[in-house]
Amino acid sequence: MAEDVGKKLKATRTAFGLSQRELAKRAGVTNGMVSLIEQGRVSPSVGSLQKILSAFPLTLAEFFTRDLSSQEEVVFRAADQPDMGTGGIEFRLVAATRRDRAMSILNEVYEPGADTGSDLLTHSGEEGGVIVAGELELTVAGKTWTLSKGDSYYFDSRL
Amino acid sequence: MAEDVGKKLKATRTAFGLSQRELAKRAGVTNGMVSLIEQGRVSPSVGSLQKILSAFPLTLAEFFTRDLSSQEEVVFRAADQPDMGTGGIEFRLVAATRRDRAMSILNEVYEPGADTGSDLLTHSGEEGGVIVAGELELTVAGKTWTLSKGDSYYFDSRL
DNA sequence: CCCAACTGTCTATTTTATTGAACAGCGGAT
DNA sequence: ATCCGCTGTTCAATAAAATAGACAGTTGGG
Repeated sequence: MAEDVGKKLKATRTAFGLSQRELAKRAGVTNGMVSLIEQGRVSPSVGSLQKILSAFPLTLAEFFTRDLSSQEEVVFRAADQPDMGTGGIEFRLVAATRRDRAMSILNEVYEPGADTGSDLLTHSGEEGGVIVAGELELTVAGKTWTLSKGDSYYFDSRL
Repeated sequence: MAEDVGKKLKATRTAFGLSQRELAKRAGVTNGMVSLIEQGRVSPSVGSLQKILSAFPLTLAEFFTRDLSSQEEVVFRAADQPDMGTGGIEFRLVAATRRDRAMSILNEVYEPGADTGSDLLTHSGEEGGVIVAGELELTVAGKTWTLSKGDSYYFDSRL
C-alpha cells in the first residue's frame, strides 16, 4: 500500500462535493467501481482512473501530486477555486484541494433576479469564508495573511 | 490518447538503459506485459504500473509529471543522474529524464584495477559529455552555463 | 556456419477489473 | 406509518489485464 489510490480518490471526491454515483455518471463508469476502488479492493487501470479524474477535472499528474503540495493549507487563492455552477449561477468550491474536509463552502455569485433555495453552509468544528470586497487581515495559529477580493480562508476552529 | 502511458513508459525505460525483460525482472512482472503496455494495447492497473516504476525507482507522481518539467533540458546536475552500476564500478546515466533519446551517455568511475570492455559511446546526431575535473563554460543555442565537477551536458548537435 | 544470448512480439490460459443490478441504511416529505 | 430519493456496498456475469511460454530477428563469438 505504498500509494493508496482508493483513499486519495475518496478524499478528492469528497473535496469536490460529489457522491459516488454522481462522480460515476460524470466519468462514464459505474458507481460500484468507484466504491470498490475507494475501498482498495481493486486496482483500477490507468485508463479507468483517467476517465474518473476527467470528471473533476484533474489530470493523472495533478492527482498523484495532490497531497504533497497542499496538505495543510489555510489560504486558497481565487484561481484555485473550481467552478461547480451551471448557467447564470457561479459556484466556486473553497479548499477543494484539501483532503478529508468535514464541510463544504461555496462562493456563490447570482445574476440579478436569480433565486437561492436552501442554506448550504453548515457548521461542524471548522470555519471558512470568502472576501467579497476590500481587504482582510487574517491570523490563524500565529500566521497572518492579507486577503483581497476573491481570496478565501479555511482552518480548523480549534486553532 | 490523452495521456499515452505506453510511450511514456518506453521513453522512461530506454532513458534508464533497460530492456523490457530486465525491467520486468526487476519489477516482478512479465516481459510480455511491458511490451503490451508500451504498445498501448492494454491499460495497466495502477498497481502494476506502480510495481514497474518501483524498478527505476520512480513514484507515480514523478512518472506522470516527468515530461512537463524536463522536456527540453540541456544541463543535468550531478544529483539528477541515476546510478546504473554494480559493485566497484559506478555508472551514472546522463539525461535520464529526457524522453526519446537517440543515444546513451554514461559517467563511469572505476576502482583502481577495474577493467573496461567495450566502447559505450556511439555518435548519432546528438552530443553529450561529463565534466571530470575543473570548470567549463558551455554555450548552446545562445544560452551559457558554467559546469563544475560532476555536472554534464546534452544537446542536439544541430543547435 | 552454427550456437548462445539477447532483443521485442505474439498466443492461450489464468487472474483480475468492470459491469449491471441487486441490496440495506438513512433523512425528509406525505 | 409509507414512500421517495439519495447514500454506499455487494454479488454474478462479462470484459479486460496479467501470466507463462513459444516465436522470429539480431548481435557477437567459436
